[in-house]
Amino acid sequence: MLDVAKRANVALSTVSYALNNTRPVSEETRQRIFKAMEELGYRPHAMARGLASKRSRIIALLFPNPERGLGITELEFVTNAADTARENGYNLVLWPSEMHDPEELRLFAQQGLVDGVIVMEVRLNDERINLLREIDFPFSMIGRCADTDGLGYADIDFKHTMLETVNYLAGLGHKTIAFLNQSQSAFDNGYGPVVRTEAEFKHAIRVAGVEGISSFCRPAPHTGYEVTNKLLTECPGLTALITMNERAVPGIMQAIAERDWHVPDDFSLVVIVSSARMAEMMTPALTTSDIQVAELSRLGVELLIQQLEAEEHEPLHELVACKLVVRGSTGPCLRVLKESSSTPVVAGGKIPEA
Amino acid sequence: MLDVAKRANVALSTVSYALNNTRPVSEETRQRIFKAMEELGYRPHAMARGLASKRSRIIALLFPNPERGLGITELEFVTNAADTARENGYNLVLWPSEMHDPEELRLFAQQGLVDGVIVMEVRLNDERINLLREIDFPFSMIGRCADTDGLGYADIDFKHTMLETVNYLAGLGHKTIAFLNQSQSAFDNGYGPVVRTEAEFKHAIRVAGVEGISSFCRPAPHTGYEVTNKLLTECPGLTALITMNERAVPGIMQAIAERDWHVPDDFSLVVIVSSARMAEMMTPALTTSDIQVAELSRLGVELLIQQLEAEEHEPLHELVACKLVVRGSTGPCLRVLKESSSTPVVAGGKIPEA
DNA sequence: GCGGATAGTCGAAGCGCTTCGACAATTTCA
DNA sequence: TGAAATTGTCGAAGCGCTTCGACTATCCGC
Repeated sequence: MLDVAKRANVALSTVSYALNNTRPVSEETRQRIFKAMEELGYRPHAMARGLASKRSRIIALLFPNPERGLGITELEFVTNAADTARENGYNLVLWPSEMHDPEELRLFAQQGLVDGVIVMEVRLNDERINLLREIDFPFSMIGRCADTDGLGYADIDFKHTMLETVNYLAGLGHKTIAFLNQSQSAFDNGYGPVVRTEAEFKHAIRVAGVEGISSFCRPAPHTGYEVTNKLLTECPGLTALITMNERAVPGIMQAIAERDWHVPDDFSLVVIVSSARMAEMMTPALTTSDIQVAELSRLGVELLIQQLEAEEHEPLHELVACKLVVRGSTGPCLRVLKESSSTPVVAGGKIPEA
Repeated sequence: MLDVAKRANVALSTVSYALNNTRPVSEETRQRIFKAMEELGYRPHAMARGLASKRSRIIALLFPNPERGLGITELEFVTNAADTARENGYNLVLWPSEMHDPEELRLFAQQGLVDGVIVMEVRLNDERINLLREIDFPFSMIGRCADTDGLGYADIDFKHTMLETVNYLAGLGHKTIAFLNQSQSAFDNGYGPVVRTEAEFKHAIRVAGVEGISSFCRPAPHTGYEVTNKLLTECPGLTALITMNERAVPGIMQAIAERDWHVPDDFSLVVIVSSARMAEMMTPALTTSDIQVAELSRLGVELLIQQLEAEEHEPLHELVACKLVVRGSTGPCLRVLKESSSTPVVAGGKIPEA
């Protein structure tokens, strides 16, 4: 840097000012400086910069443990976060699951390596959040805790997602709809998506004026199979099922197939908080409500950076609804229509009084 | 740090020595120093350390673009890499796809932020590798380029993976086996897995003494469907198919189902370089040869760190075979056995001469 | 009992930047 | 027309560590 300064006939500090726009530099001088940098192949040293300015321009992503995790499993999420960070001149480091122990987290936060952290898979009462608040360390959340007062977060709009899905099915003529959530234990642990979808499902069926039944289910094909069978037995009028449990889907499909029902003519299935990747794995391709992974990760990063750069920050939050993509696993239930004494089918799936 | 030194009645430098074990410190003094650190809640500052020591203890993962990517799509890979890095006292930063442009890469490498980089999705002739070699920047690879001389890498053992799979199918009695690879363009671009599996398939069928046919296929259900139909038409004796193309699988299954064939009794399918997650999405659960994601990422990180820490490094490399997990999509082909005039089935699937 | 290792410690000089206060030169406004 | 504000630049003081050379005290072998 000194070499650059000499070559451009300016002081060391002027080079710094030109580089960071932190004090006015005449256009002429600036040109000379950049020319010198170019010629010398000069690259500012990130660590030195960080040490002097007390801002590393590194942010951390506090990562869910994929075994324990229930939510976003898409690699895309991480890639996108890194991209967004870079667009804003930041680097993204990954803080793995072991660091979710509050003491470890405190240790790393106080090392001064990162300017802020993005917390994923936030629970309603999350000790990591409590800690970060306590030591006043900048952070944003993907998901959100119960008390979001003064906090920045990006989360899925579960209300809208659920309403759209239930309304869509009701519009096809389904009168009884089941919701197959994730596990009971996730609910008990206050895992946001599980708690919120459970509530929003109940709300949505009320709004849509249909019957609804919901059930928890551990994330595995065989539990999906069992729970679906249980629901189908308990609730013979069931013609459509919504699930947020991707791993249970093969079991759900199997339970339906074993009744010699055909999807979508005899039974409709929609997977919410899912992805196109998942949808295309099944035949027929599933109607899904896709999590907007790119949007969420982008927002999570931007919210944090906003906080870091603004003086007085009004911490923002954003809700992003999943996007319903209709594919081959949903439609009017022909089976019920047939069973109810071959009355002609009318648009919208409504059956005229006999 | 000065406070710590004062409180422990030693010089600043002694604290540093105690902290890094870089010069001998008497046990007694060490105790005093650590006690003082504890009491003052002292945390060494990562940036200052990095600046002074010229080692940031940060490594970068040069990330594939998930849209363009053909290989590892598991989030687990990244998590594991971050875990391994942390276990060795390193932080892992993500360098997104935009940085794969060699000029960008050079820029970032020379910023001094990271000590080394792990390159994923390496092509046989990869300009990123060429650049890193040229500027003599430490790196390791997941996958490998053509000329691996003096380079550290961790890659899938395609030879073993393919041999094991083909032998397994041959052992079940299959006489004609198809291999459905990824796309032709990936092959033309010199993407390692595609090139290597193509060669190893040919080698493996020769070793196993069976007939083999292979075909490229773009990664989508409908192309899987088309290519499978083509193979089935061209090659009527086909009873088993190996694929490395996960996204084509639903199409493959559909083509089989449309012939009223049942998996595995009429046709066997195995997906190589895949995962349990994928396998469980289908009914029946697929026999897969699972990519050892955790192992690969661990090795990639360790290989790099070894290079960074050792003086004279004999760059190591490791090949990790995929692990064959037999599930419900493979078995002896009963259809062929029946068709060839009800001769009794003998163990191993061999049909005695009539 | 003496030369030479070795253990244990100290002070000071950086690492490559940012930033503060100062100052000259120029512009602005009453 | 002069005081005040603004623009553009400089020198120097750190940021919080590591590391080098030097120094003292102890220990070994012969």
